[in-house]
Amino acid sequence: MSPNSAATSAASSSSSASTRDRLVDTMAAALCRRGYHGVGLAELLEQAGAPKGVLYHHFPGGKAELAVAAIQRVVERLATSLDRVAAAGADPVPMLRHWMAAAEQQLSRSGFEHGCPLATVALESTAEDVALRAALAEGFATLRGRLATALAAGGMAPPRAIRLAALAVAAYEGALMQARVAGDVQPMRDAAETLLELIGAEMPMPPPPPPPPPP
Amino acid sequence: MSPNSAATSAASSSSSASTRDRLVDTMAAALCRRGYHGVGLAELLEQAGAPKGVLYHHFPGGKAELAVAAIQRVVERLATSLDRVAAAGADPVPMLRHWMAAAEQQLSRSGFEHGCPLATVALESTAEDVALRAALAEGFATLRGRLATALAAGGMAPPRAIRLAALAVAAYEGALMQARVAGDVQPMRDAAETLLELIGAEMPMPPPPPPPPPP
DNA sequence: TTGACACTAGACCGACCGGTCTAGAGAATC
DNA sequence: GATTCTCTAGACCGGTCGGTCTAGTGTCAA
Repeated sequence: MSPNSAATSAASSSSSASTRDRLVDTMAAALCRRGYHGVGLAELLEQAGAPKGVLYHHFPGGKAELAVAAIQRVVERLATSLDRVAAAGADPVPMLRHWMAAAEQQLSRSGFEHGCPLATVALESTAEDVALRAALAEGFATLRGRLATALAAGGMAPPRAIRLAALAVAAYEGALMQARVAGDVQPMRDAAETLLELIGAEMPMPPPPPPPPPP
Repeated sequence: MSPNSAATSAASSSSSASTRDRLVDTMAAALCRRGYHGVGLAELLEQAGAPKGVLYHHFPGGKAELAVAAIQRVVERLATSLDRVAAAGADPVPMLRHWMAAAEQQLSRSGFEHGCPLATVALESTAEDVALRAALAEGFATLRGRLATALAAGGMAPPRAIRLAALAVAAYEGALMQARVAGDVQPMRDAAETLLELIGAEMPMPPPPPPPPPP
């Protein structure tokens, strides 16, 4: 009945979906803050208000399977939100600026705890975590792809858009990480503004130059 | 007597320094591949060929203190190597290119296991890991500083050099991360080349345009 | 020779980890 | 009402974790 969500494994029952969803959301939030190894199942289940049996009922693969589902959900949401903005015909540079600024805000508001869940898990994963890495690689590729599409829609040549998108995602992740450990948004702001400036200079039709300075 | 290394806590004895050094080096290597939580002390000590007592003799703070020492050593080495290149008067863009290419090679040669130890630990750390985060933040700042100095030595205006250095370090870390989980150097290559191109375009005196293509 | 000291060595510990197992609640089907 | 199935519930488990503790070894100085 509900139109969105539940893109995972068909909509079976209705009451169970909520518990399952809660687990996925709780895991996603936990990954942002503590990473894969940093989250204990006990803590996670307590936050989700669920006993252990439930986890292994919905995710026979255990913690790893739940983490994959959480990553997929995060990517899905991000892609949807980027699509929506792009469909509204927004210029890519302000869109990028908004994205970076939102991440920066989330970071500082959370006391420099809330980072990107993809990045956190990515650096903890080893080559043996096949499913995890596949989900992450696909997630990053999706992100780069959406950004490249937006840049191309803004008039940039597609091959160039692809490479600039790769730079943008890389800079985003790296900058967020540095700001987090430093407990200071400056490293992120420096990197983000420089990036946006460089991309803006390459757009065929730059929008009315800079946004009005804050009061 | 030996000119370099041992910047840590004065050179006390000679025989012990080797065990201590071995521990630090082993930890540094392990952090590159498995991250902080991913390394078990048992595995680490076995690789270093040392029993447990040794660790807590040299590092009363345990695993965390050893990790801090490892991070400091990595940063120290990297800074020294950047300084050496800079002192030789090398142009900053080729220098950056070499740095990126070396990381890329190390990554692919290791079967996409060997990443940046700073990044790995950074994303696993929480706000409670004060010493760890301080060491990381200082490490990243050192890196950005050295890069900014190199860019400024190449003729770039210092404020601009600082911001471009922030972008470069961020892109480096983010790109390396994506390449690692993807098991493919392409995301890194795209980001790195685009970055270098953009920086090169800003240098006042671009060196004889591109290096000769490989045979 | 002896004592002090720095370092090595590894047995041992409690806590916590992810994961399994059995029992039961509730709705749907016959 | 009995049966079956999905989902909830949490006690329980072995393994591993980082960390502590005591004993021993070598090398100095006195």
